[in-house]
Amino acid sequence: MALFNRCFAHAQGGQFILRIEDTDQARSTPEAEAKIFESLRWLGLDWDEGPDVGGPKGPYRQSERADIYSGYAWELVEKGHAFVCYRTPEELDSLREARREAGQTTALKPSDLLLSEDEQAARKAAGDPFVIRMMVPEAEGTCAIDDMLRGTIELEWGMVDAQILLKSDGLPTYHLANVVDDHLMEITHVIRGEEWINSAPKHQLLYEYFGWEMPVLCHLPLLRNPDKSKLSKRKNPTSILYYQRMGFLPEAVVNYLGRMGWSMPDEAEKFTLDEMQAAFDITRVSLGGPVFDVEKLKWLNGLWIRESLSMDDLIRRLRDWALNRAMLEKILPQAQGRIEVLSDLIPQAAYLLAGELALKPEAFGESDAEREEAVMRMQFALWRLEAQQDWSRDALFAALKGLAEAMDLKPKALFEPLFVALSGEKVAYSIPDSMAILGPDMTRARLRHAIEACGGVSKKAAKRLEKDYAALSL
RNA sequence: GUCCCCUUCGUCUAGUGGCCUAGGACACCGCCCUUUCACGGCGGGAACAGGGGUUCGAACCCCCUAGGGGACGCCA
Repeated sequence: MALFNRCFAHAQGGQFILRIEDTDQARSTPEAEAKIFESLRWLGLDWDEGPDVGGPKGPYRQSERADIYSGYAWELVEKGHAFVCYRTPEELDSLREARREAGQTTALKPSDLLLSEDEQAARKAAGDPFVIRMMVPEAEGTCAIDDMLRGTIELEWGMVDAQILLKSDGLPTYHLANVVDDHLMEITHVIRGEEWINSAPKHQLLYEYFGWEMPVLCHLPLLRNPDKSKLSKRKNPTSILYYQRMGFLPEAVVNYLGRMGWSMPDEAEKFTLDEMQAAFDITRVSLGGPVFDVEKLKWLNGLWIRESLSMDDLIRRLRDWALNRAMLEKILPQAQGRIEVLSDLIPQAAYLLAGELALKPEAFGESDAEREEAVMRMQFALWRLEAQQDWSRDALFAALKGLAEAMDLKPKALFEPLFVALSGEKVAYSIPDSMAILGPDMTRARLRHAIEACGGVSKKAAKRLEKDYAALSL
């Protein structure tokens, strides 16, 4: 399943436990979780809570089981498989720098991090923050990892650093949480993205330290952008809900995703989830990273529309998508004061239901300098919006007004390019209202598209923009 | 930079030593159908990254090179 970067198979009774894991508090919000469940529901992937096998549930800090991880971390300290480290971030930087200059890897080993006994005691007495790190082999040699699809992979121990298991805030890192959770939930197969191959030795080591049975590992290729880099939201809409808003059928999306890195034994292009399940064989996964091709997705979606939907079905789909009373109730307050005849409505509001808009760079300004300025405003707005949880009209207005003030701009000046980005025209319904109707995924996608249409942001420019953005007092 | 993974048409893929003068799909081009467009039908161009082995025989096995990607965080 390419939706999430990891899923964990629980083989008992042929059932799967899909665990969506995020130990990082900043990102593990109820909203983010709700979005994932909404995506799953839309795709028609059923799930239930499953059996409680003792593993943790819910966001880590809220969980009454949150402290189990520190217990496991200290257990390793007692066994001599982990140690308490008082090193500061600054010290770590210079240690890495020193290793780099010496031509070594930047992987910090226990011996690099070791403080004198006096220093260790002094920092402890001072109540300095500390982390718990795992012990790792320092001698040369390799670690053999067995992968279901790739056979045995040999990784050098030299690349494996004394990984932090418990952060100074007391929360576990992914590495610890992953191993503990998998064990407690009796996970038998770990299926995750190939970006994890390099940390497999750490995980294997932890299983050994704890004396637990190691699950079977399987690393899948990563979905790519057209330029072959790892699929990113900057170059491709990655939110499932965007495809919903765009008017793709869930069957077609599931079908297409199923074709990424996998094929039916008879090479069928069109198939249902059930058909895929019946024929599924993980060894048919191909290892080259597939490029996500929206054109083919569209073709497949069209195929589903014309072959598998009756007229009644189509009407129902259209109604569920956007042609319904609820949508009219959102649009009409804007439209009523702006139309003279009823037929004005459709052309006026078309941008609220459209997919991708055809934009010309000239729409954002005559000169390069003007367009650059527009790109900056759109990029800042995009970043601000990516942090936005409350997607109501008023909250959006407040957020954008705050941004304009921080940028020392009149709201009107900030909104100017946004009108074009969202509607393709210089005039439209108000920006916050339009955004509220378009929804978060479509709004962000339109902004990204507009930035690209203006020539995009070079890597260098992005760095400068990021710095400027961080300097704003938001 | 170091380590790891990967490499069949532009893209998704079939292919697991002889069935391969490499098959299908998207996209593209042409023709047909058609009052237009789309759909549909027919046809076309288009690939085994390169070089060495192993073998009677290699897209498939081994080695080297190149290219792409990923990882090198108190993110996951």
